[in-house]
Amino acid sequence: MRIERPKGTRDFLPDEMERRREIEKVMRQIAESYGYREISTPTFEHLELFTIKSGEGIVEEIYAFKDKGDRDLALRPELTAPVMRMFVNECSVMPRPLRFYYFSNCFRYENPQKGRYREFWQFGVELIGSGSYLADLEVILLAYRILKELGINFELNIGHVGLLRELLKDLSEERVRKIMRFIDKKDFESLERFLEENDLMDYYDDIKTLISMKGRKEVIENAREVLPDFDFGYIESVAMGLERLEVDFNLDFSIVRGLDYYTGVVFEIYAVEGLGAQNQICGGGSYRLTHLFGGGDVPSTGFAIGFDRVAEICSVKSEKAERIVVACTPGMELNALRIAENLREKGLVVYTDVMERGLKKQLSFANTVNARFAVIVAEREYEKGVVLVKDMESGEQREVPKSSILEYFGL
RNA sequence: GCCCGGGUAGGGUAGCGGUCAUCCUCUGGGACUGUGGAUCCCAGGAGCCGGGUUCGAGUCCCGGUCCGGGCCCCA
Repeated sequence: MRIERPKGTRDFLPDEMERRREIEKVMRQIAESYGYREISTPTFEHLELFTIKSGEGIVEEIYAFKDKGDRDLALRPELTAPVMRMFVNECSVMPRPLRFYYFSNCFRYENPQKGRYREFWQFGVELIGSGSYLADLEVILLAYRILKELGINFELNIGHVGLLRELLKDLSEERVRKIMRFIDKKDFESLERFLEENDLMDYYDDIKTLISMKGRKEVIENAREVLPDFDFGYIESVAMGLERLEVDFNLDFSIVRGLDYYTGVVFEIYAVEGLGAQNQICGGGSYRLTHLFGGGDVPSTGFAIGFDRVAEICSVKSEKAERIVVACTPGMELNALRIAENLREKGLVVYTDVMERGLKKQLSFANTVNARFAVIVAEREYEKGVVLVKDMESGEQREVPKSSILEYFGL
């Protein structure tokens, strides 16, 4: 009986893994160049960690289960909450700011689509401890640099949830949340209906004005007219900083990121082509979560990149190491192995025959693995102290003394 | 949870009610036993699962499942 992969999961073959590792390497290197260091948290956590900020509703969308001790656990659906939990548990007295990055698989019980899987990978960073605009600037810049380096065609949109919160400050938290939800979904009909039903149409024009603003710094001036008392200094500083750093972006005050815990600048990055409906490849912003997990009120900023989506549209290709096949005639296997070992020690990728096949088949195999050279350890020549080195591209073959094989390969 | 389209060897395909199946690729072996990529030969391997219609089903119908796409959702 044949066992299939569970729905929404994937197998990665060597070619694809090489590509993914290559992309991962770029992300790591850039994050590290900004001083971020890798962390790792458990694959599963107490379910409560994820319901505490998002409500019981999300249990439907995550892999939740009871263990044999009757504990409620869940496979992590994201990393921000676990990282904050870790911070509160063991890093709260470390010198700030803290710069962490992670690359981990996450799990969500959702219907798979293009760029959406039940097991997927996120690469993200958290910059913990700063409430300055400089933190937002750094994090946005980092996300931007990574995607640029990977050659992705994308759009960066930046908003600030403070604006809408200021505009709606006299409404109940419940109503604010609902309105934000509609805005996040860009469901303006429902928004209008909701405002009408709740006798809140006074807000309609201002909301509409705010969320339809898109562009560079100048939209801040327009927003000021709607919210004369709001302090735009912060978002203005971020926008100016990004312009100075030559980061392309749009301000878009309709970005509210659905989540209640975002407090300031929020941003989303969309792929311009190649991903269909699931084209968001990165999301982030400033938030305050630590108090929910028993810590103090620590401002943080972070983002998460949808690794699989990026991998799907990213064109980097892996550089393959040069391969060598050491083939031999019958009886020469162990001599061939010793030669192979010497080459491997010097860092070459060396294949030897484990099928006890004839020389012909061994060379044929060298061909299928795309070997650059074949070293032929043949009995008659070996007795004379030489082996044969064949260039698999030109077909040229020459005798090389056993003792100088390494030199022959420039090692 | 919902809607649409799919599912034939490892990969890509043909047949679309009637001798359990086409071709390509692939894998293994071979064409004087010490030499690759060409050619040729041989071998291997398949109609997602379950039910129904029918004398007879990859081929029609229903359910499930998985894939793709779109909703919902997206912490």
